[in-house]
Amino acid sequence: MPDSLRQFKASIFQALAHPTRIAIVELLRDGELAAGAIIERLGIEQANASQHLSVLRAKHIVTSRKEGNQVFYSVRDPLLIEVLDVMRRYFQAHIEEAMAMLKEIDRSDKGNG
Amino acid sequence: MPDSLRQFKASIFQALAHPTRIAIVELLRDGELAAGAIIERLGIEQANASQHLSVLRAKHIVTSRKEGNQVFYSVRDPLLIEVLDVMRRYFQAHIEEAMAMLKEIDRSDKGNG
DNA sequence: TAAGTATATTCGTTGTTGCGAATATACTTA
DNA sequence: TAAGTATATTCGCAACAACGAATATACTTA
Repeated sequence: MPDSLRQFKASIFQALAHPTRIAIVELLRDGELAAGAIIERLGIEQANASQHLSVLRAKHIVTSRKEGNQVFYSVRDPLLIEVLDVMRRYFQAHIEEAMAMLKEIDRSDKGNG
Repeated sequence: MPDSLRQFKASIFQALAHPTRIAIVELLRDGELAAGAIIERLGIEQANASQHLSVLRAKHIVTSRKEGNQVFYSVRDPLLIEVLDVMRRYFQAHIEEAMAMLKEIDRSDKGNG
């Protein structure tokens, strides 16, 4: 496999490698939503949401459609939803470890805080 | 979906978000390999390989088995191979854009170098 | 035990990412 | 045109990731 393809895959994973961006993709799973709705549902800063959307747009993971004042986002290709679904199965298969890992993450959060 | 699950998914994507680590997982696709063999096939620094393997181990993406002097690595769960396969289909479906993105990556590499 | 081989870890540097605050842009309605 | 609403971009900073050089650990063989 050419390195360029690996680079491409890596860049997509990179784009998905953030809880907020995963949350966005999953919010959009059942159809488009305006940026404002995403912000409201996730309860995050406007600028922050916009930055994450910008990352997803740059990788063509989402597409946007402007309507008047608003910008509606949707997931471009259901294959990515499929990726997330496989990940969910992965999670379920290893739920115990996952729990342990999460505890670990949590602990180091507190440790540094 | 709880945020903890998203955090877990994100951490797995993060671990896969590097061309070298993708290369390692794909090398291991057909069975285990010693660290030395991975290094040789990828032509990278020993320390660098070891660091990447360490990331994959930490997320339980690979398991290792010590035999004498050597450490053999293998992919723990074929579901992750499946994820990479879906990504390949994704790549094929959007090959033109992917090419454009790769050119972009290449251009900015040169621009900064 | 000493030298050799395979692998892992630590260290310092450099580049990247994520955040909120501030600001900019684009559209709408008065 | 001015004020208002929705979204995007820029900036400065703190945290993190990646690299190679150096070093450490673990095993093997002489």
